[in-house]
Amino acid sequence: MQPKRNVASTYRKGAQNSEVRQRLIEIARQIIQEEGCSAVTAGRLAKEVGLGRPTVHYYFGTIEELFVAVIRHQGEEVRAWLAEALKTGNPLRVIWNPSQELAPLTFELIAMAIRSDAIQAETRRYTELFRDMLTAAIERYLAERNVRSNVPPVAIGLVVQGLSPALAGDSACGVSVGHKEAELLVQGWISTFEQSGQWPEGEFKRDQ
Amino acid sequence: MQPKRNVASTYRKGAQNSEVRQRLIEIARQIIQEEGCSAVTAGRLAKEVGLGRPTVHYYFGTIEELFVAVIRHQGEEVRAWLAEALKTGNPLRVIWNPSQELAPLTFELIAMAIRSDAIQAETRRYTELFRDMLTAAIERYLAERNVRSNVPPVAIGLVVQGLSPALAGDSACGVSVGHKEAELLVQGWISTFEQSGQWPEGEFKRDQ
DNA sequence: GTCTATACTTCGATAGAC
DNA sequence: GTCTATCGAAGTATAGAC
Repeated sequence: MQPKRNVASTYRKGAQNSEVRQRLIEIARQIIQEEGCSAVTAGRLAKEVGLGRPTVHYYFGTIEELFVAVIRHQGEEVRAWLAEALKTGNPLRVIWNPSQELAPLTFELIAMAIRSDAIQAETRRYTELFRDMLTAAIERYLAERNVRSNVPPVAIGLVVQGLSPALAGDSACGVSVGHKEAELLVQGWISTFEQSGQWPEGEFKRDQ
Repeated sequence: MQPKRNVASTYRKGAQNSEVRQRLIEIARQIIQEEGCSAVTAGRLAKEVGLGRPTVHYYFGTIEELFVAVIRHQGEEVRAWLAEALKTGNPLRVIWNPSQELAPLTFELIAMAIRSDAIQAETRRYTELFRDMLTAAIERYLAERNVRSNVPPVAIGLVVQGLSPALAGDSACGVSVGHKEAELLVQGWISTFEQSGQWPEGEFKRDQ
């Protein structure tokens, strides 16, 4: 599928703040989400934006650079949303969102990040940033209530932050066995956490 | 990246039990694991196996069919291993394996399963099978000890089965923040489960 | 900043000989 | 069961005109 993978040309490059550049990034993200990253090609993007194929290379050099730009774009968007969402209330309710809406994009990016150093570096930056933001929010939440958690906040955050996409990916693959039960379980943990600041206390409600 | 996607030819097809067919499946799995599914092309496979490119199409028709065959192959291998591993001891210890060894293959397959109906159908079959096997093993484990769990076994299994690849994917992307803490947390749950059959009781050991 | 033109490679898939 | 030959199309990327 890789016809020829030349080294990035440093011949010339479009401005970072170009409007076309921004549009290309947005379109690329949408294609990744809806059709997967292998559908992101210079030709497709050019057609979508109504310009010539070489224009894409003019702005990004290689397709991989475009992917990095997409991750940065997406990352900054999530960062802004997260910073706002974590300001008040229980941070775990903010993170716990096993909807499959963003699962396609998420899993495509992870798969790419596992293979490409450049993409991994960018993904990693944001993953660590979001984890730190969440951990700090949990610590703040506990401090405001004068509670010392029995479990390190980072572990609490990671469990919720990890289970959320796990269930979402499952759903996106058409699997739903045990989801209702698992969601009730996590909901129970979160409720308990809200009441006592402890984790987990398993206030799990059987039958609905 | 998709030159032309013809419908599967029904012209002729190689035998299911052919040796070449098996080798192609093995090689394809390895390429997916090491370089991702976009590196799986008829040309690459043919070179690897020392035959002509059309041979691949002779056996599988389309590349997608090859992917389905890879999933079936991998699925049967895991099924056999799992059936053996779940025979004795704590099933959760069998499932809990946040090593990043198989993360590349796992995430590639999930990403593909989200988009392709044929691949999704095959992936789903095995995902549900493994979940059922695990649930049954947990129920058996509890029954042998005459314990009734406070949480449905399927929820316990799903949490452990979900967190395992979540952490593995994280590691494969170079992220390790909070992993030690989260792993200790899960280990604590599993230990508690072994002692009381209840879940979770959070016997979490702080500081190593 | 964007285009045309072009070079070169690879792809998936089929037909039909051997 | 495997091959050669071939079709048609798409891919990345560059050079240089405008």
